[in-house]
Amino acid sequence: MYALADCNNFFVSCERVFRPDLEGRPVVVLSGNDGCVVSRSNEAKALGIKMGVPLYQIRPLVDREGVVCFSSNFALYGDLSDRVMSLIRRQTPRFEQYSIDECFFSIDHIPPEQQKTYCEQLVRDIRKGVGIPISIGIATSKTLAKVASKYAKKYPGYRGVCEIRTDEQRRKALSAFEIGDVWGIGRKARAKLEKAGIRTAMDFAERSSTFAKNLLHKPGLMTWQELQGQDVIDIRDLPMKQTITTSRTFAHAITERQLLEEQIANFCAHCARQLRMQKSVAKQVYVYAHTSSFRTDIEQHYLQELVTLPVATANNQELISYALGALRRAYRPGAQYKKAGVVLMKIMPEAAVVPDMFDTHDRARDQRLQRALDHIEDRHGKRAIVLGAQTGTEETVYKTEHKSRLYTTDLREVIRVKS
DNA sequence: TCTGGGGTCCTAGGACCC
DNA sequence: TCTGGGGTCCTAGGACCC
Repeated sequence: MYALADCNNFFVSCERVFRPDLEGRPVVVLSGNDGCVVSRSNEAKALGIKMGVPLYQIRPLVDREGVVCFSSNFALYGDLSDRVMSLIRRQTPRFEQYSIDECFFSIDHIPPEQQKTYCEQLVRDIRKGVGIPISIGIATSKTLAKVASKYAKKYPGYRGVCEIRTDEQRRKALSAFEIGDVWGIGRKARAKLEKAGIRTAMDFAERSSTFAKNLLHKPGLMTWQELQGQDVIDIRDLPMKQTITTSRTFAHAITERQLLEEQIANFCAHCARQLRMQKSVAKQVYVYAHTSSFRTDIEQHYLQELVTLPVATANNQELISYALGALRRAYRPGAQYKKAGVVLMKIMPEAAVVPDMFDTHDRARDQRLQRALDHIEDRHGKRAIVLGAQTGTEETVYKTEHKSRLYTTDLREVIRVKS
């Protein structure tokens, strides 16, 4: 049996850990630049606030109902996620983190008749120990476990845990479950299925496997099998990320090349830091920037440039110099760049680097310098030391008006919270 | 005026090989 | 006029996830 633990309204719940006065009130967390709603409390959902809606579109409702808004605070969410995950991880022989707020874990070491009570205790422990409410779904496949967790979340009577164990339970659960809410069925697949007269997960499960395969190909067939209770989807905990991205939408469009260069340098440094943290190197750097796709009154422009390095590296100076070279080649004067990003690709373990016979770099020296820079940043905080190319400050290009404090990751705040 | 960010997997089609 | 067949590898784009 699989268990799926899912944190309820995760980002909002994180904010509430340090603001218990917000229990029972409508709360939302916003995306970058305070643009869209990305997490909602149950009260906010009850007001009809939809996932992903731009804040400006619901401004009157927010003001009238006193909805509390937070800018996203990923340092906080990441830290609380680690606490939840480590509490679960230590209880189970098999554990796979799926996202910042979800994990699958095995409960086969618990006798079947005790599995539900066991998970109920886990829900209470995490609420008490970390302050985050979670829901757990139990079933023989990951997709069914996801279905079960949705029921656990929706109906308080389950006390946070729902299991799909018998075929009768499976049929009942799937019959009341909209097809578009099934894990793996997105917008396109949903439209196709509805056209074929399928409305619920059970409607889909009752069709043949050939039907699923023909209409939705391999991923659709796997979802179909999972709905029968077969365990076919493998969530691999990849040892390394295959691509690393940093991208931002700016509060106001950037036209000045210098400003854009500073941002690209920062994105690149951020990616490279993650690259080094997983002890890997990248052979390709992809740089892009584009105008706002929502603007119909200006000419759209999409800048993109892919650079392949002679030798894979994780060195900031080197990666940034290639990224800026790419940007300079593709930059168009006068374009109003609203969003930009850097992607590191062709990632491999640092031990697998193939040296270039004609390489003139003193790589050992570069690496010592990079280590020293990382060390300074670890000790003295983010941006304590940066390259000259990274001089741009975040305040000038982003908007975060509602950011909560770094309750758990900034030492001064930790002391403040504890006192 | 204002509209997020970071990933993975699959597939079709092209290039290339014999 | 009529122009093979089978394989691999790579890439771009689509779909999906949270």
